[in-house]
Amino acid sequence: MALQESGQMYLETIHILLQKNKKVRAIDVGAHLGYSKPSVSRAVGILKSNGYIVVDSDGYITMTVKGEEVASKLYERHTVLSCMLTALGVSEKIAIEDACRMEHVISDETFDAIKKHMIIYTKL
Amino acid sequence: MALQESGQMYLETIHILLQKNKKVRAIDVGAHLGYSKPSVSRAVGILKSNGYIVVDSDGYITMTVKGEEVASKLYERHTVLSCMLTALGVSEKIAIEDACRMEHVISDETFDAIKKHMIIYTKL
DNA sequence: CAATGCAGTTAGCGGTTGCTAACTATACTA
DNA sequence: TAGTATAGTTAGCAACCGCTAACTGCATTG
Repeated sequence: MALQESGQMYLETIHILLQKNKKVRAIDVGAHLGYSKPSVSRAVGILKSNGYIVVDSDGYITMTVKGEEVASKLYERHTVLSCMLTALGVSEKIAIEDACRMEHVISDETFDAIKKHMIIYTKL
Repeated sequence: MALQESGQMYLETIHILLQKNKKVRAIDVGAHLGYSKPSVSRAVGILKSNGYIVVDSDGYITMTVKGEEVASKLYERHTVLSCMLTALGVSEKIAIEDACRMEHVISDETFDAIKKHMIIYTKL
């Protein structure tokens, strides 16, 4: 029932696209991730049937509260992690790529520790 | 041709077991990872046919140079990452679990940056 | 109005990686 | 020697997640 890593990526992408585009359809998600239409179609179906998103009759996607909770948590992880990596001297491109993979595999405990450290660090 | 994440885990486990047990067979790898015999059997076959390990007629596993290069690199990542996490205040159990997943997804650039930071940090 | 294009779906393939069931082969043991 | 335990393999299942091919349905356009 919990989302797989791929489902998390789709959800986070929808979150990002909703923030800057307002209107988001499956095709936009696919374009952003570089995936084919059928791959997105299936993933969107799963996110919908698990109550993370709502798709209206015109194909426009919106987040449920449950979806938004997961997506914003992931996005925060992404932000903090890429910020940490660039602070350590990693190039922005690589920092974003690595943060993208790390955000799905670390525990809450680890993320909280990193976040706390970054808050202290950036206050200096 | 490059190892999947699962293959990396098997290889790293063999490396760890070789260090403390000398003699390592597939069954030991399975016991350490909590995997069934057939799962290990296939994985060992793949590692063998890709030239990462050698399996003698008694089933004992040794590393090739190629295998040792990959395994020791992974193990170094594991060590440095879990060290970093415990330094940030993460409990040892969680630090090890998370390091185990992180080690497979970060780039060389990111690892080098973390390692450099840890060297400086631990010198203070 | 017919043709074209765009979004989405369905069907099915292929690779990865876990599993169980059931087998072989070897070795210890009663 | 017959029985049992151990290690490994083979066959095949299931879930995940990418893909292409081919379809539907709708809208725009010549």
